[in-house]
Amino acid sequence: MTAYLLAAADSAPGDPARRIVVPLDAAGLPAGRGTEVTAAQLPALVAAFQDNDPACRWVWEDTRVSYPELLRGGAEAVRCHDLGLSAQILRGAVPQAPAPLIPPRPAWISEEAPSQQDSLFDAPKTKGSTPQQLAAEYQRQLAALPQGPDGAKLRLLMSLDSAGALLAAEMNHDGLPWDRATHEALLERELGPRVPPGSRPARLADLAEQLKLLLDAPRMNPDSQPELLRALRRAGIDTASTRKWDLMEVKHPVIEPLMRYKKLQRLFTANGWGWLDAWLRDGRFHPDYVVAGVVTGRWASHGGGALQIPHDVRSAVRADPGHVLVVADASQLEPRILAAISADRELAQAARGTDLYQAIADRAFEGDRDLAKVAMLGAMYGGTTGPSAAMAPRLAATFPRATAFLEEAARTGERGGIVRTWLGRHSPAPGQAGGAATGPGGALGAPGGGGDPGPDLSDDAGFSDAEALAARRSSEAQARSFGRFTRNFVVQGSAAEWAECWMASLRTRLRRVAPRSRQVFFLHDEIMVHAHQDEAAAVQEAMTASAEEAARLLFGDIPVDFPVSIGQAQDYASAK
DNA sequence: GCTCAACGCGCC
DNA sequence: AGGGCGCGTTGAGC
Repeated sequence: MTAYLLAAADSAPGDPARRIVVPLDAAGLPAGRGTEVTAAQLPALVAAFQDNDPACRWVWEDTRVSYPELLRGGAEAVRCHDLGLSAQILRGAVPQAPAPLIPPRPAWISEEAPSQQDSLFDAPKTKGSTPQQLAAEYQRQLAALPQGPDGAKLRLLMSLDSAGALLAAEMNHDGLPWDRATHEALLERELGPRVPPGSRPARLADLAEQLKLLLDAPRMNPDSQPELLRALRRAGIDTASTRKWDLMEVKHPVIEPLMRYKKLQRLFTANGWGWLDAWLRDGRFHPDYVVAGVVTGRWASHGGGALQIPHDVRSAVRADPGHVLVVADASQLEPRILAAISADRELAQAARGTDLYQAIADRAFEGDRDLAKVAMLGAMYGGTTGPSAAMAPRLAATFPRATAFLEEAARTGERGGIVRTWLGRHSPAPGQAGGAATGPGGALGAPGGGGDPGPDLSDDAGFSDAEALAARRSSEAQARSFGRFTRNFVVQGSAAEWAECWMASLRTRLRRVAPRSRQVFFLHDEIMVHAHQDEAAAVQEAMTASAEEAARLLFGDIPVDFPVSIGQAQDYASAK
C-alpha cells in the first residue's frame, strides 16, 4: 500500500495557492520530488492517484482543512492518516517519544472564516508546515509506535480516528436532510406564530402571565433563575433549585405550567426559528464534527447542537423523495464493551442475545430487569447512592471480573493515575482534564498514594484545624470524583472505539454495496444513512455486517454479541 | 461594551 | 456523594 503526502506547496506571494503530492515509502520517507498542482487541479489528480492505486492512503496535517477542498471538487479520499489526530493519540500514549514536529491541532475550525485561521492551505501568508516537516512527522509517528500488540492497537486507533475524520468531513459536506416546513409547523403548533426577536411567542407569553399570577409575582422574569427561585420560595415552595428534577417532587398548582414553560422555552431558544435561520442551508443541516473532541474519544460538535437534537424535533429530519432514512443503534453497547474488555465470562454469557439487562436480571436479580439495569449503570458510572449502590454487592458476586475491572480503574483515578481504553487512548492526568473532572488534590496537592490521607495542612501558617479538615474533605471528594471519571473513561472510551470502527467499516462497505446511499449522522452509538430506496435493504445488511466486523477487528474471536437494532422511515423520529 | 461563571437542559 | 458533552440565558465583574 502506498502513502502519499498531501501538503501546501511553497508559493511566491501573489501566486495562486498550490498543492504538492509526494509519494512516501514504507518507512514514511519521501520517494521522489512529488507533483505540484493548483488547488483547482487537485481533486482530479487525487482521483487519478486512487484509480491507479485504490488502496493508497493520504497523509495530511488536518483532514478538516485538506479534505473539504477535495469534496467540493468531487473527489473522495479512500483512506487517510491524519497527522494531527495521530499526534494527539501518541501524545498521551507514548510520553517518552520525541515531541511532535507540527503544532497541536486547534480545537475546531470555523468554516465561516477560513481566511482568519492559521490553516494549512493559507500559504503563503501563514507559517504552514512544509512537506518536509510533515513527512518527518509521519515517519516519527510510525517509529514511535511500540512493537507488539500495543503498537498494533494504537495503529488501529490512528486509522479509526482518521477514517472518522474523513466521514466527519463528508457528513459536514453533504449535510443532514432537514425539512424546514415540518420544523416550522412544529414550532407554530407548540409556540404559536413566529414573533420578532426580543418578544415571546404567544404560548410562552401566556404561560409567563399564568406563572406570575400563580406565584403572585407580577414583575418576575421566569427566564431568570434567581428571580424564579425567589418567587417560588415566597410562594411557600421549599425547593433546592429550579431544576426540573427537584420541582417534580413539589405539589403546587404552579408546577405543571412551569414545567410546560421550561420545555417550550427550551424549544424556542435552542431549536426555534433562530436555529433554522442560523444553521439550515438548502434543506441541509451541516454541523462541524470534532473527531475525538471528547477526552474519552467520543466525537463532539460545534454549531447548532448537532449531538443534542431533541426527540420532538427529529421529525424534521426527513429523507428526500426516493430515499429513506435507515437508523441503527448498538443495543446496550457499554455493558457489552465491559464484558469484552474485562474478559468476564459470565457477563459475556449474559451479553449473548439481544436483552443483556434481562439476562443480568435472570442471573442476579430474580428477573427484575429494572433493578439489573440500575445496578449495571451504577457500576459503570460510579453510583454511590440509592438502589444502584445497594445492588452493587450482588452484581459483584455474579460478575466478579467485570466489577473488579471497574474498581481498579476507579482506584487508579483516585490515586491520580492514568487509565487507558482498549486500543490505548489515555485518560488525561489529573488537573489536565477539561470540564468537571479536575482531578484529585487540585491546588492542595494530589494524594500521594492509595489511602494516603494527604498533607497535614494544620501546621502551615494561616490554616486552622477546621480549614485543614475542610481542605482534606474537599481533596478526598475530588479524588473520588476523578475515580468516577476514570471508571467511566475505560468503558465510554472503548465503546467509542467500537462505534468508530463500526462506522468506518460501514463507510467502506456502503461504497461497494450501496453507492447511492450516504452516511449523514453519527451519534455515539447510532448511525443514520440517507439511503436510496433501492438500496435500503443492502444498507441494513451492511450495518449488521459492519457491527460484526467491528467486534472482530477490536476483540478478535470472543463470545460477546453486539446486536444492532435498525429501523427505517421517512423521518428520524419514526425510524427509531 | 465585553467576557465569564453558574445554571439548567438537550443528547448519549 | 452518577460519567461525557454543547449551548442559551442571566447576571456579575471588568
